[in-house]
Amino acid sequence: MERTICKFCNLKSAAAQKLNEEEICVLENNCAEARFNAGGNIIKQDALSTNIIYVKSGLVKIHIKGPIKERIIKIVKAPAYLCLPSTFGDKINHFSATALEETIVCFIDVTVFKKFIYDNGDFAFQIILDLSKGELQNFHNCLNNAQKQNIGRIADAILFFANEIYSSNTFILPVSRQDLADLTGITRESASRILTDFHNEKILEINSRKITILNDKLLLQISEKG
Amino acid sequence: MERTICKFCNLKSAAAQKLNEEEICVLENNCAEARFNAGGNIIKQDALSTNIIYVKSGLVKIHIKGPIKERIIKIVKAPAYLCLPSTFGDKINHFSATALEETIVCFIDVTVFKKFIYDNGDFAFQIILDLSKGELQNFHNCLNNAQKQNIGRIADAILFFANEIYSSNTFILPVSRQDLADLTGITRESASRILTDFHNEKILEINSRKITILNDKLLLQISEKG
DNA sequence: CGACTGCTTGATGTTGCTCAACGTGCGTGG
DNA sequence: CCACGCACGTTGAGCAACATCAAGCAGTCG
Repeated sequence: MERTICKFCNLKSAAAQKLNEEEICVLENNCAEARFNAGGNIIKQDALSTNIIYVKSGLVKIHIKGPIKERIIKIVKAPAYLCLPSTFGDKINHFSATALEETIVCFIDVTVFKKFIYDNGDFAFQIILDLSKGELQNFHNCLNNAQKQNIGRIADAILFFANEIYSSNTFILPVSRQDLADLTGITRESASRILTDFHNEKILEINSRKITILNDKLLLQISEKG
Repeated sequence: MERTICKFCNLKSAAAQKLNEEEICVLENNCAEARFNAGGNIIKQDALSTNIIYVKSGLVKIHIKGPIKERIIKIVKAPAYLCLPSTFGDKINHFSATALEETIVCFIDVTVFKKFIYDNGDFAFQIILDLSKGELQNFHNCLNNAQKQNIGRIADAILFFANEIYSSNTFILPVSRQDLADLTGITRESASRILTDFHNEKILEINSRKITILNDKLLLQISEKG
């Protein structure tokens, strides 16, 4: 396992910041850093999960191969832990994770991680906070996807990228149309159609993957109305 | 706050079983038991959440009033903690909980609960396990609901009640058709239609809310095929 | 240059929602 | 006690939203 210098890492998670000097030292000895290019496969569904994964920088999609078709559960931006649930809930990964841009992750030994939870209450509580917030977000995702029609979901997704990921009204979409469809649970064709509709109605400016929001109020309205 | 006798409670959660004698004593002094009839409102969306809730016995539905219509997130069977995420992730309840049958719950003071997490690693780890498993289940719910068509979702729901809740091929549906629709994300009319279809095709025997599964293989097949 | 991938667009069929009507059981108030 | 409103359940008809199928286009790579 590659030796890293967690102690001086300035991209520590909220939880890791609660570790004391000795624990950080243990972490350093049980942690390996890896770099992925866009499209790189970080974890694979149905493989054994033996490590906790911490996304230090970059952008990752979490996706599941369902019985019918691929589904993107969510887009995760650094910093964040991946597959905590998978590791603790089950020994097998229930989903895949793929880098959408240049991404750096740390693989952390699960027994070490467990020991931190047992020994360091602050650390444990941060992890619980993290899981809790994640679950609340999942709830709302489910709600949105379940009740909105296609146009609202696409509007949602665009707003998500603009507000949560890039904090800008202009950005390069980090995913293909197919991915956008898998993320919103619609077909590639529908996604494409809705984007050109938005373009025609002067809500978006679209140049292949470059997107500029022209009418954010209307977009928000579409997202909310469903 | 009503004085209860947690020490001799034989319905303790996996986490609570990790508490030592002294902690149990603290728990007793910061915990109130309440009984709800079917239809009783345990927690209400948008109210302040000041307590952890532990479902000791009974059956509960977790539901959200969405922008468009009501949605049932999940059905929870005792024993289980409710709204851990709500309490830690935010101070306001993001959902309501309603009893579906006679249900007993314990309201536990959140600061006491937090203290257990800080002081008792075993306890914290059990809670993390719980949250993790919950999140995995949510993922699969999302998947199922997103990709299946109505008939598959209803089949799913029936199998869920038969396998997870009642462990029997014959049971009394604890929810109305409207609830069944809200649970699967379809309309009341569609739910009703599909049930009568199942009845006509001799997959189910239906007497108002009493359901008997006649052809479980076919039902499973419908559920899987979507 | 051909094969391939990602994207777009149009035509067609299906699913499931909406609306509307009607039956039933239950509780409330006159 | 009956009349009434109200929630729940069932059924049918029409329509809108989407998926599917099919074809074509641009860019890329071997």
